[in-house]
Amino acid sequence: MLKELPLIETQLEASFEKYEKKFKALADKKRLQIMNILTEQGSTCVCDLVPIVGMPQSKLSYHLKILLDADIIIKETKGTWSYYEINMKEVNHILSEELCCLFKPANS
Amino acid sequence: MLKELPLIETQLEASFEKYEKKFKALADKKRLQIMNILTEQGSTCVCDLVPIVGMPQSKLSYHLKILLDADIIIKETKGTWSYYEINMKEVNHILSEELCCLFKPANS
DNA sequence: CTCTTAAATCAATTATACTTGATCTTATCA
DNA sequence: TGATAAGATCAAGTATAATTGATTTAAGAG
Repeated sequence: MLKELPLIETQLEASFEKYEKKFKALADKKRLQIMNILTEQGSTCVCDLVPIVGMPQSKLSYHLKILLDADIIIKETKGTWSYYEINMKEVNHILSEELCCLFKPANS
Repeated sequence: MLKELPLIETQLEASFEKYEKKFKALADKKRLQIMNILTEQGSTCVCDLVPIVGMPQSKLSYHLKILLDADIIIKETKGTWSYYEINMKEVNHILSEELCCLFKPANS
């Protein structure tokens, strides 16, 4: 029989797991670079992203999926193109204003 | 000869590396639990932390070091005891107010 | 239907990170 | 000085994550 935790503890555990996933997604400089580019460029398709970030397409897809699964970016498919953009609402919920600035162009 | 990047790019790269390290430190539910306990209890020594977090001492030391190296917690040694506490200033610089609440007791 | 292009997925490799138990270091106290 | 207790570190094993190149899927265009 499993030990039952008080509600407050199970809620906390669930929060920790949720944020673990989000922080894992953020814990990679290449993904931070992708986020920075998406914030500067707005919605961008993968084929345009490849030359900008300078990584092979399969690698980029891999990192985009991690950000997408963590709800940090949003995907919109148009025909054979996939457009990705920052999920600003979510990012603002997680990061400080100071840090959100990292993902905004200097002149904004 | 190395390609020279514009200053703005090298600065961004440096930022990405800095935050990669901090997010990596945050990207683990056990470390989030440790942070939560430290925030609730305030400065706490390792020997008191062991039974609370329920992990072997060497494992706890390992995770505390990762948080310490990322400047997310602060260490103070008193004799043979090591007291750790949250570096609230740093945490507030990184995380949203909403998220900082995760690390505060419900009644504060 | 066939060809092309965009993008996702797969399998195999490589690289990091975490866990474990033992050992080492240092401070305190008898 | 010798014993003890706190906590850091180490080495070996295990588990995850990232990289790579090839393959697959699906949407046009002709």
